Amino acid sequence: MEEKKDYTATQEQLARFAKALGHPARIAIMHFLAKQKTCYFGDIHEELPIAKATVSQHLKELKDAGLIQGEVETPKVKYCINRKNWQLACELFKEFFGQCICKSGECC
Amino acid sequence: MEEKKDYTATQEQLARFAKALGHPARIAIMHFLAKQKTCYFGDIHEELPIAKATVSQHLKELKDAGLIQGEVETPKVKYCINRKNWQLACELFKEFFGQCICKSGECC
DNA sequence: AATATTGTTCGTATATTTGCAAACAACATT
DNA sequence: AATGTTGTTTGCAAATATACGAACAATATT
Repeated sequence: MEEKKDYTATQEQLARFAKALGHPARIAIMHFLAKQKTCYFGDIHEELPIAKATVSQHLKELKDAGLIQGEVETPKVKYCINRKNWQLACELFKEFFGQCICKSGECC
Repeated sequence: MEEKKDYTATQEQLARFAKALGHPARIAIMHFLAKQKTCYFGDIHEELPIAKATVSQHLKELKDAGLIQGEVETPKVKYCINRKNWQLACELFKEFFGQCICKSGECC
């Protein structure tokens, strides 16, 4: 009977970030947010070819993954990147891609 | 009536890669493959806490996304990273994370 | 020709994702 | 108190994703 390793916390975290980024609308949102300090829901909605309910849903997923944060400024809602986790994601992906022996030309 | 932009090809490609990486098993597979030139299905299966049918399925998704490639060496199957697309993914993610004004400390 | 080895594919079950319209919530304005 | 503005939440439908065992395919060995 083999020993079946579980996934590491880092693998789980990386997968979580990747999953959150696994939709063009969410990539577009992050892309848009990355370019500015903050912006409102309406601005984001205008950028996307989908209904506001769907935009709200995608924002919720990004928020749940920790990549963005929202703040109510009645009657609007202001969104921005969660800097700390963005940094973390950046580092995790960098490390992930950096580990390949491709770097030394030995890959495949 | 607002103009609803479609997603760019880069956003679609990035989302596709991210989606493929959006599961801990697939992160683990890439992690494992990145450490060696090549390896067989059985080696990958041993590393994971899931049934072989499921491993095969995850490998297919990574292959469809272009991140890995497989080659039959009867009776085994040899997998390795698709170097060209790995490079592409690496660059796209690097650019994606590099664009944030976080860099200049203005974020949020 | 029966058996063993290595993976893939099929069939199935369950859960999650995606998308929208309609209803709702909170507040400001009329 | 009715209306308008800005987003969220709900309810629903369709499509995907995840996981497994069983059946299968291809070849090698007995």
